[in-house]
Amino acid sequence: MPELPEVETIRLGLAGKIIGSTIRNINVLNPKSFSGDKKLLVHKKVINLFRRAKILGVEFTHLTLLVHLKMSGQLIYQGKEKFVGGHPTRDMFGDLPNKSTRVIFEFDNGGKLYFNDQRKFGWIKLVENARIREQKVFDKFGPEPLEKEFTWEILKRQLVKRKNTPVKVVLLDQAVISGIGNIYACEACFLAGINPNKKTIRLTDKEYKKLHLGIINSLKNGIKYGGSSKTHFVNPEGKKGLFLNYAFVYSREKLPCKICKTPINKIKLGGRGTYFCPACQK
DNA sequence: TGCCCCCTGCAG
DNA sequence: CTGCAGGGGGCA
Repeated sequence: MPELPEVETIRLGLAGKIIGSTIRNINVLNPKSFSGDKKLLVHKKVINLFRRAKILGVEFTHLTLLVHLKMSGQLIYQGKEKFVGGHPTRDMFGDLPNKSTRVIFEFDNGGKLYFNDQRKFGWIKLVENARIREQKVFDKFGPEPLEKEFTWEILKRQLVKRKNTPVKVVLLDQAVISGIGNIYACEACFLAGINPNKKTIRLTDKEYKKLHLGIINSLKNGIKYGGSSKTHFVNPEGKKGLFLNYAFVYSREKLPCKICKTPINKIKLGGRGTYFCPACQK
């Protein structure tokens, strides 16, 4: 799924649509996609949206919905308006609900939020706000890379915890750093000029500084272009993100490097497809 | 720290 | 048909 930039794209897109709206009903089409007592949310008003790692939080008074989209989750909002610019809304979204729709949130104002998830890996959990602290829901996550407290020294300190593991594999570990997934891990290594297979113990301080900037820049670009849509990802308006048009390596096997024209390599690291330029990344 | 697995569907 | 896909929990 959805990595940090995609979840952030959803948060930003959804905020103006559902903050202040009140839940009328929740229709759970796939029981495994939703846990908690949905009746507790009826007549509750959305007061805030936040993101931690790749989890989206929808806050109500005393209660929060935690949403993880995993590989194929989507959150698409349809307002009450049947027509936008003279065209039926289904032209924008495809017919909704569709065969991947797992949960439908209906609001008092007639708006509907569809949780689609083809592969059914995603989940929505209703938790009490007090329990988020008590149950330490977020404790396992490492630092947020777009917070200003995230320095290259912190990056180094975190990565070296797994010193004999390829740097790209460590970047995917949410306990080390939050929010980076397969696309942005590849892109960050490219921007830093680091071979993704290099062990973290072998990185110099200079390389850690470049990797620190590479992480921040790739994530910020992901947000700037509305996320990556290789297959499933769409924003709350049902539209695809454009980041992959600007990616240097991800999903570009055998295509020429945008910098040096060398064909991009694809290897497998930690079981995941990994793309890099063998000339630019040492 | 490395598999297997949870699922569905698409490309090769 | 096999392999692969923005994730990550559980298990040896």
